[in-house]
Amino acid sequence: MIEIAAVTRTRDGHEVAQARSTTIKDVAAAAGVGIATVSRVFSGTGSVSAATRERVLAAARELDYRPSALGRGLKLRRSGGIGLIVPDVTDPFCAEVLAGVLACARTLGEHVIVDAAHGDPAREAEILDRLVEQRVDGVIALPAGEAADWRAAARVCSSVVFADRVLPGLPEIPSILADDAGGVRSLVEYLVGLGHRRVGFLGAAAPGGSPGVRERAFRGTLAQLGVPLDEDLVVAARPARDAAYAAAAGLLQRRADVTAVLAAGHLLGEAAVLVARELDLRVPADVSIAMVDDVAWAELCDPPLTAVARPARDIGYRACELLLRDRARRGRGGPVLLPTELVVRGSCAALRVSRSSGRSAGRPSPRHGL
Amino acid sequence: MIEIAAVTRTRDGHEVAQARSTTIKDVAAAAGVGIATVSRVFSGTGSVSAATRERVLAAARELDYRPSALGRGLKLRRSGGIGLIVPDVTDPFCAEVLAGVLACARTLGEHVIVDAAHGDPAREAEILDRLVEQRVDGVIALPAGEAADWRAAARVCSSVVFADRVLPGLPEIPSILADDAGGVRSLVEYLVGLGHRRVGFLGAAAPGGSPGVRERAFRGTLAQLGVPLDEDLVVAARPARDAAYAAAAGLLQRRADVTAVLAAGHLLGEAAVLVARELDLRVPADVSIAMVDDVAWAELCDPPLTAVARPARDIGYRACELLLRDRARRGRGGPVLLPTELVVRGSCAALRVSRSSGRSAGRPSPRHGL
DNA sequence: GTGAAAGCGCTAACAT
DNA sequence: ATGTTAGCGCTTTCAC
Repeated sequence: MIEIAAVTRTRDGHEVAQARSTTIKDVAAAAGVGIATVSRVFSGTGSVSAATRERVLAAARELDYRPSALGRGLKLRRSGGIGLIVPDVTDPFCAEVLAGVLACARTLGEHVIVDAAHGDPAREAEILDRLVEQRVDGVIALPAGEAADWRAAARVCSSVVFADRVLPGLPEIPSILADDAGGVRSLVEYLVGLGHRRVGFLGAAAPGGSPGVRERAFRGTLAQLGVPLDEDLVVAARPARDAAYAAAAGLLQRRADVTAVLAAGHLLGEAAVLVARELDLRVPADVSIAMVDDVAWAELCDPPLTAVARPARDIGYRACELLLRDRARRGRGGPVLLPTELVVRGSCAALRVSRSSGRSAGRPSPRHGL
Repeated sequence: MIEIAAVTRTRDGHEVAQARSTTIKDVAAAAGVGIATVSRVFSGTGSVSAATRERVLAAARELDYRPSALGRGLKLRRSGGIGLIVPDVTDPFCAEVLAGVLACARTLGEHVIVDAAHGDPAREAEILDRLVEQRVDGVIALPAGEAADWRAAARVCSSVVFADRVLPGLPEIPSILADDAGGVRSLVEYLVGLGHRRVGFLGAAAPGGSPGVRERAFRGTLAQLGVPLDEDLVVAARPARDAAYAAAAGLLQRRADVTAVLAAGHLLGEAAVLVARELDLRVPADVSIAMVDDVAWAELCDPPLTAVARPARDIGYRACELLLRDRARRGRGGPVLLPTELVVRGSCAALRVSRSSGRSAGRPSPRHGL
């Protein structure tokens, strides 16, 4: 039942009925009990006789009563929800993390406030601020920048868990990560095993400008395998489509002698595929391409792309679990590393000593035609 | 400043410091003013002298004060957030809608609670319930089912706007839709214009089993163009990868004579591409493929897929706008239709009378080899 | 087992 | 311009 508390007339002469939603008080009155009893029934605390419980439930149903999370939250000083900050919800990896968080939050009865920072530290801080105002029970983030903000946040209010990536200088914040180094290593080993020696690396430019785990793993594995590395085979791009494309084009045009490209992310992989097509390079006959992140289109590509699958959904799920369930265990033993998996498809071929299309192993011949 | 209110020892002997966060009261005391003044400073209501405002702000900064949305929400009887219910956050279309909603909500200072119903009406109702408990200012949904739940929700609490799709029998709920009928029509006209006469239709099975806008548009346009339609060229699949694949395989194997496939969604398009590859059908030489929804991989495909782009982000943005900004204008004039755009790429070819690979125009020859 | 009462942190009259 | 006060809807002692 809806009770009309007031009918106000707005400026444009439109009538608006303001329905006061039924409260615990109404239910108590209707059931002939005290409000405490109603509270006990709905919050599951304390004990109520089966008879009264039934009466209360009936009254509540009759009045269409919904307990207000606002009232409860104020009393309990927590909202019953968590916050998730990602760079971009339309990124398939982020979306998968979100799905994992949602799945876990659901089992724990929490809701999830999501927002996208788009790599902007200021925006990220803003979102974080708002989440604190909302008194979320915790926040999960794929952080973009500004360790200071996060340090403050972790101190002042709720708990924080990083997912997929960490910020330098914040070891006290627990994190769930994919074993990116392992993933890149397996990719490099695979390519080198196929005979490739001049492998281009398309990496993401870290905010700080430091190499990043993936690049370090690339260099490290190559060194370990005794493959010398030309410095200009390593390229870093901002995490945006245009930048990725530019980086891929630059690499493949400048170094016509690369026989394989390792893209350290799906955006970079996409760029590599597009550029190769534009330059009329056959994959894998002319260049082999492999990437980190086994997104949906990897299989739709022609040829399907070899990739390292990172457990995005698990990352989200476990981050949420860590945040809400294992509060005690948190922070012990450093970041949690989840394994990756090499998915071999058709985009990488064994290197033959001499190949067609003029891409001989000798000196680089600059390419044109983009 | 953080004040330690209590130090409790948990069962596992772990000490936990409970910091009582600073409230409006603390700030008032520190600034030597009444709490109402502090409230006025932070809520922007009423008037405060510049001097006191400064004092308050300074005190707040000193104490690291964050206004509690819980307290404010209780008083205002609204949370300052909205809910978004999608079938699946990892679906690129849904993700894009979400991005649009986030963008708009941000400009209006609202946060967004997201959840995925996975096409399950019961789950959807559950989520809706929770959102009502949270006292969200409104709900945007890509609804799955159960008109009754939605009718109740729209009545009892906050306002509802449907996005991308509607539920039969709920004309009173405003909606923002893509012009799917127009999109399908342009696709059919394009294919028929290329000379195709036996066009297969891969559609989504509607919950109710009714044809759906896309299928009706398909049939209608064909009829309008005077192209007869074999009933078994029209296939409906549940919105899941396996079902889509099965449907596509069934269609292409059963009807070796189809010269073009219109996939009414990106999942179905994906299935068509995969099945065509599995059956060794060259695209577009043997079959032309076109789909609704211009997702990212359409361009990465080889050949790139012709598709109808639907303005997912706009849909989200405008749904949010309609929900929060244009409350008054809402519901007038029925659903808002946003235009689609045909993006022609390389996956459809003009039909020649006789083609290679034994796919003659004559009687269907059952295919094998999946 | 149940009720009365005291807040949780905030805003909005209403006074001054 | 600013302080006082009364709740918003709920949980939780504390009596009974």
